[in-house]
Amino acid sequence: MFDRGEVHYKDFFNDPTSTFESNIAYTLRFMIDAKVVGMNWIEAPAGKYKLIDIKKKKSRCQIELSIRWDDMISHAPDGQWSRVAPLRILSFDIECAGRKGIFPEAQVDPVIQIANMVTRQGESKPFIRNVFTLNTCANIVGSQVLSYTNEADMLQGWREFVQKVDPDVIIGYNISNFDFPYLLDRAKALKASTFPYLGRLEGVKSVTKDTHFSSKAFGQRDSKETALDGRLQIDILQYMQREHKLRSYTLNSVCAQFLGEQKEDVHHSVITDLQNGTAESRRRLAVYCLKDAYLPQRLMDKLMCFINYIEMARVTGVPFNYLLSRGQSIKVLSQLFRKANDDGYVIPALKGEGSDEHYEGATVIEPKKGYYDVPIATLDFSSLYPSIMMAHNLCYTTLIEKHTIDRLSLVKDVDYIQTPNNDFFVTSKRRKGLLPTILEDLIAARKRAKNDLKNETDPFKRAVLDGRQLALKISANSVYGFTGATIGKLPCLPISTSTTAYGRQMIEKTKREVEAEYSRANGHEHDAEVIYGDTDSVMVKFGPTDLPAVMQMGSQAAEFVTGKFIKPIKLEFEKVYFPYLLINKKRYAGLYWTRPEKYDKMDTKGIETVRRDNCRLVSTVISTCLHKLLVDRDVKGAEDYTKQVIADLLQNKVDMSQLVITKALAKADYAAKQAHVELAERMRKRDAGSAPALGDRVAYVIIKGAKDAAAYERSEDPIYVLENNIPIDTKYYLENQLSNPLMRIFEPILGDKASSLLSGDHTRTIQIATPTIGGLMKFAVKTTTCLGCKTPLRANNSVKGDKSAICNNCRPRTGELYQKQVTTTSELQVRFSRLWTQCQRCQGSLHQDVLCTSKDCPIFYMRKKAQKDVEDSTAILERFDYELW
DNA sequence: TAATGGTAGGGGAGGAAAAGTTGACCCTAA
DNA sequence: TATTGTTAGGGTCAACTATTCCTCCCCTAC
Repeated sequence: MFDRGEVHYKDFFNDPTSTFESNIAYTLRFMIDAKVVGMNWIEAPAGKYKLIDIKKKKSRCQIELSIRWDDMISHAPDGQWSRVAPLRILSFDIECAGRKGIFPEAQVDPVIQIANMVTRQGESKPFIRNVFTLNTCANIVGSQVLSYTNEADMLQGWREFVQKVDPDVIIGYNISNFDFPYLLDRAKALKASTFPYLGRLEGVKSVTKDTHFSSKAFGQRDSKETALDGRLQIDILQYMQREHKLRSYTLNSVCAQFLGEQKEDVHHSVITDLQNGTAESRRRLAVYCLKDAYLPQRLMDKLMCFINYIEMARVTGVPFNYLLSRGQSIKVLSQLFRKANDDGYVIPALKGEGSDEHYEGATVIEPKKGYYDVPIATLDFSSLYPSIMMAHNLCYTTLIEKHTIDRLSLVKDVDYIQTPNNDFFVTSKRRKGLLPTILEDLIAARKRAKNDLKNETDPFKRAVLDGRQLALKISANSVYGFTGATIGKLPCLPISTSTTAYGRQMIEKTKREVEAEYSRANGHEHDAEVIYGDTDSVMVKFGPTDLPAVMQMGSQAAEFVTGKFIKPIKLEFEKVYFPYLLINKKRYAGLYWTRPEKYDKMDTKGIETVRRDNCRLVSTVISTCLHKLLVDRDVKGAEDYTKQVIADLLQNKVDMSQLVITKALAKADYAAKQAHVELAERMRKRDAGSAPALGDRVAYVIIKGAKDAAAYERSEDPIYVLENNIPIDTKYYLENQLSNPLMRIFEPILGDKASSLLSGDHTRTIQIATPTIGGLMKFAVKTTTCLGCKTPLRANNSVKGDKSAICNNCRPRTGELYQKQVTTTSELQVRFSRLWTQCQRCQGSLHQDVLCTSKDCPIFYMRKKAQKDVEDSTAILERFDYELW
């Protein structure tokens, strides 16, 4: 009955009985009843509480008191109560000494360093920076070094540090799935039994639980959870995965993206060597570790993760930790419960089974594809679904059945309405629905927040307000999805299907009205044409070629059409695309103008530049071409650029980081064979610990292989390719990655001429050594050829067979060829040392070896390749040693 | 190793290659 | 075991299917 934090009154009854409000967790139930929302202020009024005697305290809190639940005052987070407390935030990172080629395992591999940064919320710099190290470590300016000779003592020392600092929030990168579980497992392996008490409750052990999260929107993910009573946790990795769509989620890549800087990425196998070195090499490691502890804090500050989540918790009313651990629907449910209880409703405990059937969604108007060199106005309904629900009073509480209408002899369009989906809802005259009220409140609150934002000058308060308006917008938009979630706590398909049905009608009507009003028949110079539209927007070609005229017509049309709909439905003129390249449904690009003087930006939707499942080369090429075509209006330039890129690609001049493709490992069991899935499996066999897990993005390149081998047989880990010098299948990148996207953007502009882009002289390439992996080639002996004439070198035509440099025929040219090789080699060496220095700068020292192996850094690939080139070139040079001069 | 009828062309079998079709999958638009 | 916002739609790849093309071989006419 009281299992898992929910009360199931159902157990009181023998028969299946429907109950109300019984399927809700204690925490949330309490918060709703006490009108407490996540992260708000609570006042214990003088005289209403009792301080707990210091000897009887159950927690490590400074103040412990008891109070009746209805004596405490919960302050709504407005005005002075919207401030954020100066909470202490601990950001930390650990390093482990793994074995070569194996990901660290807590049973075997020690924790060697733990770096910590402690910051007060609202301050810009940490007030504590320290690092716990196993074995000695040379001094680090600005940071305290705490060295231990025994690992268990170090862990114990860290635990005491945590209890002393007593952080309210603990953050880090991947701490949930790695650092916390590893520390706890390691302590167990070392039998450090006093270690796992990291929370604020006395005597409550911190344990790691395995959790699984799966939703259609976020995908599936296995993760771990270590509850620390009284301390919030934000794993910045999890935050990033939820809130930002990125190609890669490594700390390095995320920092490059948001902080504009790279960090050293030291491979876990190198860490052990540094640990086993000197106090100086351990200092090196500690500096690295400290940086990794600081970066999550900086990311959090820069992206305002904490503030935005605080506001989200306040707006939706859920506990803070739900935001990272639970889905979207709990937030809507929390708001619904609160509003329902205020208005005297109780909510039935339903259990949606979910169904395989999809209901009909929005209309996408068949696009009139092509390149438009005239301004195209865009009209959109603002918050379409919320405004439909408000306009037509769609709610759980207003839905009625036919027989009720008959029984009460209700009058259509006065007492009730019939939706295009043939559901019935009473009008707001009869009863105002809960959902419309919630939506109105959310939208009004957002308007207030935006207004306050305009008048606020304090940057900190501005951040809070901005976070709030964002949270309110997201909340309003998720109400519709909640009603349509058949596997949810309160599905109601009549609401969602009626909403989409109204939406479909509205976009059709908008198209009709605009085309009818702006026509020659109606005295206009041109017939307006709706060339595309999706869900809540129409793209209109009004006809005129000058921007201000089209903008004028756009805003007029928006006002005109708005007048034809019920309040608060509003069609807005937002922008003009000029020029506009319409490729397909959900795929277009154009210059985005909101004022006639200057375009705001280049906007691309759905095409390769905004997708994460192709390689960077494709997205940069397409984006550069679009820029040349739309902004510079330089078709020739775009063609030349494309040809140059193709030529570079085929000659292996394109850097490998540009060719890495990433795809999410979205599920555990795949029916079809796919490149990223097969590679993940192969990597798991090489080293299970470091292989991609469920939900991770797998990075791969396509390598050369047998002629008819499928792509999934030729996918490989970029690092592995680099280390083993495996040739890349550039032809695949041309034919399977570049060609179609290029054709799609060039064809509407060039017509049939477009195909010449892919077949000109620039595609002719020098044949580069064929692959050596697999097949018969594995057994073939690679022959060396003469540097002068490429003749295979054998004992009978040269001085020293395949160890020589040239054949006897080319002997007269020895000097010239040698000189050429010397030049090449030294050029390559210069290039390599430039890259090397660049990496040294990045790691912050010009006197130390470069350790970085960041898969996300283009310099890393270039450096590795340059290194290989130097080695190869030197090897060739050495062949001259055998030559007779 | 020795002995042998040649050429042209139709037609079918068998297999390879090219061309559609379908479904799984990923990701994005709204 | 409890939990998981929606549908529409483009595009890629693998796997399958039906079609076309090519080659080989047999046979016959001459």
